[in-house]
Amino acid sequence: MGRSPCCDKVGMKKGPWTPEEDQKLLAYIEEHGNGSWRALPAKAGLQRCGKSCRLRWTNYLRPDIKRGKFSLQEEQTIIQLHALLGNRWSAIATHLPKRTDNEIKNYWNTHLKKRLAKMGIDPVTHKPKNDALLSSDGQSKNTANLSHMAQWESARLEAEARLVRQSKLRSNSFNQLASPEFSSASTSSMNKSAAAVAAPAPPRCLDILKAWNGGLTKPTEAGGSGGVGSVSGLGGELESPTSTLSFSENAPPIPASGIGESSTNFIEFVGNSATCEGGIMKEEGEEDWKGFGNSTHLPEYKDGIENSMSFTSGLHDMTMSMESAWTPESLRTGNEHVSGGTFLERFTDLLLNNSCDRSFSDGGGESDNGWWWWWWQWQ
DNA sequence: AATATGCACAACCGCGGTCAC
DNA sequence: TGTGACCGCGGTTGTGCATAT
Repeated sequence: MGRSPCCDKVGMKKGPWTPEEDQKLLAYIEEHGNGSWRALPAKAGLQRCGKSCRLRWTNYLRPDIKRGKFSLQEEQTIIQLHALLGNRWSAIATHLPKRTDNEIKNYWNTHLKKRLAKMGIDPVTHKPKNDALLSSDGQSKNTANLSHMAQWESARLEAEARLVRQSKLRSNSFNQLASPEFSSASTSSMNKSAAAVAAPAPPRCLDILKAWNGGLTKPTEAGGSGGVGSVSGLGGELESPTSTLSFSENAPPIPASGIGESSTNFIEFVGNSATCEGGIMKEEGEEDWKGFGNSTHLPEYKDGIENSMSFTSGLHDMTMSMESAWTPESLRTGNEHVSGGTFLERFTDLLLNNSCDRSFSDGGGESDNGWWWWWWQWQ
C-alpha cells in the first residue's frame, strides 16, 4: 500500500536533534505519554514530524535503553537470532532487553556482518561459504533438521515478537508500571506513561535455543554418554529440543477461552519475567536452561507454547510439519554424530558455551577475535 | 597541519500491516 | 467492503569523529 511521506510539510525541521528539542519531547512524553505521534509535535512545540519524534524517542530518548558496547552474550544472541529470523530486527530486539532494533541493525551491519564475512561465513545464510564442510550424510541430515527447526523457531519467534508488541500496547493503554529494573533506573522520575513503554521481559525462546543446542551438542559434564544422554535428560516428554512436538500431541486441548481471549494469555505469558531468566538475561550461572526438562520449569514453557500456538494457525501448521521432520528417531540419528560433532553443532556449541569464558574474548578487541578466533582455530 | 578516507551511529525514507470510519 | 490515516519496520543516507597519508 504505502503512503505519502508524513513530513512533507514546509517548515518541518530535519537532521540531528538538539538538546532543547530532546528536552521538549521528553517533557511532553513525561506529562502526556506518547499517544498519537502525529499530533505530538504540535502539542509539544516541536518543528518535527511525528515520525521523527517517534524515532527519536524509541531509538534514543527512551529511558530503558542500554547504550554502549554490546556484550559477547548479546553478540551471540544477535547472531543466533539472525540465523533464525534474518533481518527482522524488531523481532531480534525483543530478545535483547534495552537494545533497540536500530542499534542492533547498525551493530550487525558495521561489526558482526563483517566479522562473519571475514571468517568465510555467509552473513545471510550463516553457512560457511565453502559448503564442503557439510557434505557428509549425517551432517546433511542434521542440517536438514536444523533448517526445519530454524523455520519453526523463526515462526515462533515472530509470534513472540508480536506478543511483545501487543503487550507493550496494552500496558501503555492501561498505564501500568514497567519492570522493576526500569523503576529503579536513574530516570525514575519519569511518570507512568513514560514507564509504560519500557521493554517487557524477554520471551523465553533463548531458553529453547540453548536447550536445543545444549541437548544436541553438549557432552554431559559429568562424563555421561554425550548428546543422546543429554537429550534423554530433557525428559521423555520433551522429545523435541524445542519441546513442541510432544505438546502438539499430548497437551490438553486449549480451552476455547484461551483462543478467543488469547490476548490475556499472551500478556501473562510475556509478562512472566520470572521464567525468562534462563535466556539472555542470565549471563551469570546459566544454570536454568540446562535444567530445561525440569518438571517445574516445563509446564510454564508448555503454557507459553500453547498460548503461542493458539496465536496463529500458521504456527500450528508449522508445528505439524515439524512433527514429520523432527522425530525422536531423527533426533537420535542426528545425535549419532555428536561425538564427532557436525559443523553446526560445534558452531552453536561454541556460540553458547564460550560466552561463559570471557577470557576468550572481549578483552582483546578485534585483534584476537575472541571466541571467533577459537572457532577459527578449531576449523 | 591539512586533507583524505574509513567507520560508527543517528536519522530519514518508503513501504506494508492494521485499524477506524 | 473500501478507503484513508496511523504506526512500525527495514533499508538507506547523512553526519561527525577517528585514523591514515
